[in-house]
Amino acid sequence: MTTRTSTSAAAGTTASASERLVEATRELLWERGYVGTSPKAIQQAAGAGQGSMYHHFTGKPDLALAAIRRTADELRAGAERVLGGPGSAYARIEAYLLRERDVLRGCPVGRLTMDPDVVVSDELRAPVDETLHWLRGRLAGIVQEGLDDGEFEGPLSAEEIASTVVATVQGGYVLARASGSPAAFDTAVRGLLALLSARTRH
Amino acid sequence: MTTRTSTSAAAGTTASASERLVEATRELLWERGYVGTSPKAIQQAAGAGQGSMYHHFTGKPDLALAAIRRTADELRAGAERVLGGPGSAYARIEAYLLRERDVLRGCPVGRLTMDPDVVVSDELRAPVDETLHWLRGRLAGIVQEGLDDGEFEGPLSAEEIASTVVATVQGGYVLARASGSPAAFDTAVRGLLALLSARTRH
DNA sequence: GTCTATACGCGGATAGAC
DNA sequence: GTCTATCCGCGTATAGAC
Repeated sequence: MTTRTSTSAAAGTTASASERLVEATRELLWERGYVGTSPKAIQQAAGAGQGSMYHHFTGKPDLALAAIRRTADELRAGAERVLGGPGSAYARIEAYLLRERDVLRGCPVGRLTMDPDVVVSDELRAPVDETLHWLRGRLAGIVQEGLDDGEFEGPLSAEEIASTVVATVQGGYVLARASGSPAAFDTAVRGLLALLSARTRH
Repeated sequence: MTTRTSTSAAAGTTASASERLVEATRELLWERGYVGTSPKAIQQAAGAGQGSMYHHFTGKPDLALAAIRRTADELRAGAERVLGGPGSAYARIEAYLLRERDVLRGCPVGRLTMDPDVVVSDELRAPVDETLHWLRGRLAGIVQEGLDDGEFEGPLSAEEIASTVVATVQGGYVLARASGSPAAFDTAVRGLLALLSARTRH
């Protein structure tokens, strides 16, 4: 929102302090969650002082909200790039599931649902809910296309399949992080794809 | 491990202090995670003083380990009660998925994978990993039975399907907590069941 | 076994100078 | 806009008395 909105990822020197604070917060929220992230840690990561942080934001919740909103926006944009691409319904869902991911880091949005202070706050939870809700709807639309085109063999509920797809991804992260290896994520995804392709006319 | 191991759930007056501390820790870890749980909060919930806690345990990680181990054991026992029951392979998997759950509280074991201090510690992560690993193996065995009996139509990988089942459950919690309602969990589970039953000979 | 005292830095800010 | 000072309770123990 300030001059020179250079989209530099790192908390380098070219971005404004407010910008660096938001980016640092995004990173820390992803890594350690809301409860595990302190203002001091944010300031250090951003290379900003207390005064700076409290000048731009009213406090930790305010800054976290800005960070969560941006992360949510990015997630939607990234998913749309895959889901809005070319190909059959199955192909797009497969592309979404097989997309490159930083599996061991988990989902920067989904992980927030395990944060007690986030779930309890309607403001902080809202962007999380909206994002997952949007994703389910977007996938449901694609499944419905597949159903309408006769690509998928019914009876199948588009809403249900869409939720299963999102849940498998979110749960895949849990399995991967538990074992310390991305393999479990891939295994879960392949299982879902096997089940889904069995109902697909190729 | 002390006299009178009364299995009273609440941190009532009959259990030993060490027992109450473990139970209180289990509850808090479930509710707020490891990072969000302080020794002081545990002591208050357990009705025990500092001295008592540090007499029985060397510190927060030690107490958390005892709590996590017990929760992991209980989860396995509970799952086994359903999975070891009677019925076809599909019926047992369905029973596991439709089992009554405190959906909005999430999985007391899976949620720990989002705790930065837990994932980083091999000791604390081990029981989490073992539990999820056991669960996947147990389900894979059942799927394999179904495959061998011709109940499920192959080709299907038992390991993959098992991972998808566990991932859907874990991800279902994420969806439910994001929306603040258990409905999303149920929707995801129904989607998986629909996909699975389509490959089942009834 | 449990209690009380003490410690020291962090969490999460507010106030006012520059 | 940013810096430094100051605040107060919490997080996470340790020490020693009872």
